[in-house]
Order: sequence, then C-alpha cells, then structure tokens
Amino acid sequence: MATTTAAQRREQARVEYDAFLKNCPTNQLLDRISDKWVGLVVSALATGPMRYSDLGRKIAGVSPKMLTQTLRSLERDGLLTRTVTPSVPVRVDYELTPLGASLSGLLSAVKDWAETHFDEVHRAREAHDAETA
Amino acid sequence: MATTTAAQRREQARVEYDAFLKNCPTNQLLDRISDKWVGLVVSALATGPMRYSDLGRKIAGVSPKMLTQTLRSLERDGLLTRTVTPSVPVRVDYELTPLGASLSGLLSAVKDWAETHFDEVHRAREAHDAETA
DNA sequence: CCGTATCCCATTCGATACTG
DNA sequence: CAGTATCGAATGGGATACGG
Repeated sequence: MATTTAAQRREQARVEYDAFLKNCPTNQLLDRISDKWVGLVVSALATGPMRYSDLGRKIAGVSPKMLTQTLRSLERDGLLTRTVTPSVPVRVDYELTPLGASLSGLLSAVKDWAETHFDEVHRAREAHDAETA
Repeated sequence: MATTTAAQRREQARVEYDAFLKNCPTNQLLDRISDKWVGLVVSALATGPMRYSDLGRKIAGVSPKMLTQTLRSLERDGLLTRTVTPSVPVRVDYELTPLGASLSGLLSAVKDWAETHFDEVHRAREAHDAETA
C-alpha cells in the first residue's frame, strides 16, 4: 500500500505544469500585457510623454497604487522610460520606448475593436440573457 | 462649518466615477477581453472548432472551472457558439463566430508580439534588476 | 464525456493616510 | 507633485467531488 497516490500525483502535476510554464514564457508575457491597467497606460502614452498625475487624471479610476505598480512593471520590462526632473516640485515624465510603442499599436487596435463592436457584444449579451431567463 | 466636506465629496466623486464608467463601456469590454483565459481560448479556437476536452488539453493548465467560466462568458458575448451533440457520450463543440474570429486576429497579433519580443523584454528586465540590486 | 457546485486560499485591488 | 504604507474587501482561481 503506497503512502503516495493523490498527493504525489498532484505534486507531479504541479512540477510538470511549472515546467510547461517555464518552457512557454510567452504565456507569462501575454498575461502581463493583458492586464487591464497596462492596456490603459500604454494607450494613454501612445500620443506622447505624460507626467504621473496627468496619467492619473486621464485614466480616471486608477488608484496611485495601481498606477505606480503598473508603471514600474512596464519600466522594468523596457516598455517605457521614467525621467525624473529634480525641480522644486518634482517632475516625472513617462514615455514609451520604441518597444512599448510597437505594442501600443496592437493594444490600440484591440481597444478600437472593443469600441467598434461593443454594440454587437451588448446585443448578443441581451439576447443570450433573454433566452436563459 | 459644514457637516459635509470629506464624506460628501467622496460620495460625489463616486457618483461621477460610476457615471464615467457607464459612459465609457469600452473599458468594461476591454477588461473582459484582456483576460488571460480569454486570450488563450480565442487563440486556441482560431484554427477551427474544438471540443471541450481538446481545449482543456491544448491550454494545459486551465481548470475545468475556469475553462467553463471563460467559455460561457464568451458565448454570452457572442464570440463563440456552443453546439451540443446528444450522442451517448455527449459531444460539445465550440467555434468562433465571425465576431470572435475578428477579435482572434488581433489577439493573435498581440500573442505574436509577445513571442517576438520576449527576448528584448527579458533582457530589459535583467538589466533593470541588475541596476536596482 | 461534459460539465456544475463547493470550499478555500492567495492575490489583487481600492481607499485612505502619510512622506520627501 | 510624486509617490509609499497599510488595511480590508473583493475576486480569482485551484482542488475536489458530484450530477446528467
């Protein structure tokens, strides 16, 4: 009788799963850039550099926490640059790198899709709900 | 001195914020399609219809719960169809609608971007971590 | 075979308040 | 102005077990 059935199998599965994720780094990156705030920040910066508070105002609904967190993450990934100007009220500008700009185009396309097809989705949703109800 | 400063201002801000979100439904939809599993499922279905368990195997890491949840959500939004064939072992096929297919193209582009630029991101990340450390 | 229902933990996120 | 720190609520998501 083995002490090792369910628990070991799960352990095993976990290891395999981790290995898969490591071999498939695309998923990680894809998950990152699929983040809600990432999309909004990158879109906001598409038209040019912006200051921290400008971003906060333009995005309208983001907390300082999430804004900072998202910006830091994007900076780390080389998608944008953070420039501090040590004037009396400190000034910090964020700007897309070429890499970030290339992604920006794609995310904007997705955003445009959402705007264009929102009606269709909304109607589909109502129709579906009507059936289900 | 008013009994109504901070609390009322927050209430007010909340109302305005809600109104904004309602006027800006794009964000909601954008958030939906930015979901991790949505991207994977839509990508998986890009090449043609698939059965439930095929999807589960192809995505490799998704729990039945999330798979069902994602599929239902996409069905509700009119991005895919669910076809039940009541044979003895039940057979269920999922297939993108034209609407879903149009989104699929965009998400595939994003996925391709992730694959193409993963190296760059990875290097940027290491460089950044080296500085910070 | 195709799910659904439940439990439950971990993470996320928003709100708030405070600092350089 | 540009954040950081902390807390609590909400959510996501995996494991598991069961129904059709």
